[in-house]
Amino acid sequence: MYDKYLEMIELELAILIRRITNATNRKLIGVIDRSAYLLLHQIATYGAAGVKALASEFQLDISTVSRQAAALEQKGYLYKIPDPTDGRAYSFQITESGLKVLMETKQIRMNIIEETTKDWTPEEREMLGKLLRKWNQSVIGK
Amino acid sequence: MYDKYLEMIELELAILIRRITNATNRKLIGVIDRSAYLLLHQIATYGAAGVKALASEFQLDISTVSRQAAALEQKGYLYKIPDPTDGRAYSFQITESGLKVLMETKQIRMNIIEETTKDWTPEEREMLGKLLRKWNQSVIGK
DNA sequence: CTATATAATTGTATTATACAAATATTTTCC
DNA sequence: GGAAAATATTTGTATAATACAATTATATAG
Repeated sequence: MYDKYLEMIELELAILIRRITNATNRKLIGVIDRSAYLLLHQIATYGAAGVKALASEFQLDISTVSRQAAALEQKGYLYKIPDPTDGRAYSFQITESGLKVLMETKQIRMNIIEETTKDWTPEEREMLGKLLRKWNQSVIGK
Repeated sequence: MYDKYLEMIELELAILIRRITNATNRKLIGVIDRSAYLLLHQIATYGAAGVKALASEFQLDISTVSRQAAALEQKGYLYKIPDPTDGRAYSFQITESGLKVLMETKQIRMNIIEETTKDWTPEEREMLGKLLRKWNQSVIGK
């Protein structure tokens, strides 16, 4: 299957990724960086989890997530809950303060998206949202 | 303007970025990494350019691009052309070998996209390509 | 109960990045 | 025309996110 839109998706994804990673890698949006945002978002959405599960979800090394979670715990955005059935294991839950910065950050991000798409029709925004979701679901398991 | 699709775009973009950066940051696709791919792509598409212009295009620090370009020169994918009108300035042009690895890498990326969207209709691929392009154009100048 | 497996943390190295300093050259302007 | 300022690039240094390896503490298997 050749399809000129494959080529378009390839190029535009590359550009999108470059721009967004440049805008969010080093710099903070709100008071937290991208990895912190995703960690808080994951826990806020799916509940408390241990570093192993989080690392698996994010496809990061456990040690990486361990440090990220420890940093967020240090800042008071997460707290550690010992697993009652396994003395080695902990899960991280989000705090009130963590939820607050997550919401603030989400709002800032949504404002950026609103600004970027301010000349779009509602249908275009809807299509982009749905196609990105479909893309992410199509990728699952890869 | 509140729009539930803003929220959907926000979340799905975050997931997309996390997945793609994890898949391309550290690891190579083909024989070059993401930053090398973008640099070669830029030069192949728009012609020879100096580090200042490239850094501006990528919104990276000049020193960062200088090192990236030097690394690609070292590997034989780029070569340096002194600016005849300015003894301080150089531009980088892509070599045959650079073009070859760029094409190979692009093909690998397109194969991944083809695989990811194998159950999509042609119209969905077209819409995603066009909306990503529109997004990237909407972002210009931000 | 000992050996092995596992959850998490900590040590170490690498890499992409930014900012600052250095170098070489060009432009400005008196 | 020459000194001062500006500019293009490279190189030095620091930081942060990451992976892999080693360690620690606990659990499970045989």
